[in-house]
Amino acid sequence: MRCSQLFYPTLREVPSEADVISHQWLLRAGFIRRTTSGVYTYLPLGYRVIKKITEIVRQEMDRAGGQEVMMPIVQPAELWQQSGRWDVYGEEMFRLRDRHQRAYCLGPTHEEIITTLVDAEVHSYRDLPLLLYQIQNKYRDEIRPRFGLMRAREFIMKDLYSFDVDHEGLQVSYEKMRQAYNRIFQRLMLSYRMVEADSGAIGGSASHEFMVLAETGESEIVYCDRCEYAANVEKAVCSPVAVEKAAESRADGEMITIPTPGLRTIADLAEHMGIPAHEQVKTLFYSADGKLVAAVVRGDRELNEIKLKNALGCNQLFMADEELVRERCGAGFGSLGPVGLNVPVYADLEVPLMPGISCGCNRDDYHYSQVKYGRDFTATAVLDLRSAEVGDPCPHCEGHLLKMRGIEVGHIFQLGLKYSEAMNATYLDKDGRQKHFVMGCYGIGISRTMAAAVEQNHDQDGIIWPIPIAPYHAIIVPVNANKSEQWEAAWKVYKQLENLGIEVLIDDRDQRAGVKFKDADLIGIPLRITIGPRALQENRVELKKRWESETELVDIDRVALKVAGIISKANQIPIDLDK
RNA sequence: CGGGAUGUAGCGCAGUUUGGUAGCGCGUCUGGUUCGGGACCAGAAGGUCGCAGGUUCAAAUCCUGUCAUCCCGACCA
Repeated sequence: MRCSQLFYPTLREVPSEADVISHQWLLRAGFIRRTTSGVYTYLPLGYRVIKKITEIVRQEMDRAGGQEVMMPIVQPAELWQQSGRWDVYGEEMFRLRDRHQRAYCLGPTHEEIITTLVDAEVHSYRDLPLLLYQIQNKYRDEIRPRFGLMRAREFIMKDLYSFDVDHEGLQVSYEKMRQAYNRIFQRLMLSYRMVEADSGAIGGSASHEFMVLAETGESEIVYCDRCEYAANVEKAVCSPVAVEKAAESRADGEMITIPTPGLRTIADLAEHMGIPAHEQVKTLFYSADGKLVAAVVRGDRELNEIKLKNALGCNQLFMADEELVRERCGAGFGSLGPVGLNVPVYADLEVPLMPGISCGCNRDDYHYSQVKYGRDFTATAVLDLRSAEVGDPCPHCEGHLLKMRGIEVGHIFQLGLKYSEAMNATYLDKDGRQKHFVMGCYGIGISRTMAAAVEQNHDQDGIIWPIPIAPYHAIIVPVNANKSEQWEAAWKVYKQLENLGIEVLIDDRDQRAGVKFKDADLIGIPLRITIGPRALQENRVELKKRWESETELVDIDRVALKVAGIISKANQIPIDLDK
């Protein structure tokens, strides 16, 4: 492809709409343009990357036994009413009506459609397992779309659904997908980590997320410094850590009341009363489906709302209104504690291990000290409620946890019977009995993966595409295309590369060399072949890898084969990646 | 949805306080000189100042409404 013919409007300045790295570079390099908030057009370069990612995903889904289908974006309300999600999904669903006032939505996901389809067409255990997938646009009306492609309202997703006869079958399908996902992210040449995840609203038991590692990631993950354990912070299991014995004066004896005028926060009490945060507790009030509950964690810990929500089994969980709390408990935020409360109390595992607790009195400006769990108060339940922190013991070995950030690009779930029961989707087993399908679902955000790849692979000059997903493998830059010997040499190499099946650009624009180099760096083409006058006299050209700073002089007749070698090595399909 | 901000040429911005013929840089077009990391000279095109009302002799500027976009938060695939 000649650069003069290629539609890639690059920008010299960062558009004001973007402030995350991937968004800025994708806009500047002419890969995408915004159409409206959270909705993007893919320009030729951007769409080529999308197609590269899509093709790798497709190959691995097929290899794992998946069959590709294409389901509708427009979905009737009835199906969602059947599954019960029409009302649960809420504002995030794009809804519309047709001319007859019938209700529809734009598909945010496809469990309802696929389950209905499979129920109608699959009747026997002989037809199972069945793995069906598609790659298409999804629609979610995010409260706040942001970060360009990272959190869009219209985005491209691969979603596969597995149907099995029983739970053992599901394990097999799940394992196939886990392996396929590992192969995919390795083939994409992204640095990633598979982590244990919360299965969230979709429900079901086991769940793993695939995180592309990047400082700018929205998700926080913990991993063990000794073993393979890694988990989303939302999910990470926290072993209780006992506090070393508290100061003598606060550990023993009866509970006492101390005046604490104006002291409202853990930090206030630590500073003015000399009570360290780990000898205090935080008592947080939540409204869980309208019911007031209290959650108690050690003063130096963070409450994990996801764990609390899962423990309560509620749909809606948010911080309670202060006025309501005052009415029920007799004090405002900052003076509350678990002693003598008339609301259910959920305590973290660490709370009973504390030798002496300081907490609010449920009376403004007073706190208790020397409180003991079991003597002065008890909880409705004691469970793991806090968020994991650096240095926590690993739940699986003697190691300790570390943290890093990642971008969630894939998520696999074991759904079990959730949808097959809701939609009453059944098959006949060997004994002629009707049974519900056991399902799994497996997603990869294709467009988000493109953004994540940029987030992970860029420098101050632009994008550095991993070879397997680069829009073009190589770019040929004649330093001065008006000099016929340079142009002829460039064209010769161009043709050689094309004949080897390399996707190659040739910068035939009437621009100065600096402009061509800047643009080549900006759009992130992995290999650049520069045809310059000095080297050309010795029948040599320069080969530069985008991810390295030095250039290499290569014989002009050898450069095509050399480039082909680098590319085929990067595109090698892994034989065995069972990780 | 709460809080904050911004809409002026393709992109980045100034001008708004104090109303008086719409500006700068980059990009684009023409001609010329250049040609190894975003060249230079000369000329040119391009904006009903987000939209709708209002005040005024006069509105980018003041007032009211509205739409859009972005950031923080809450929410969440």
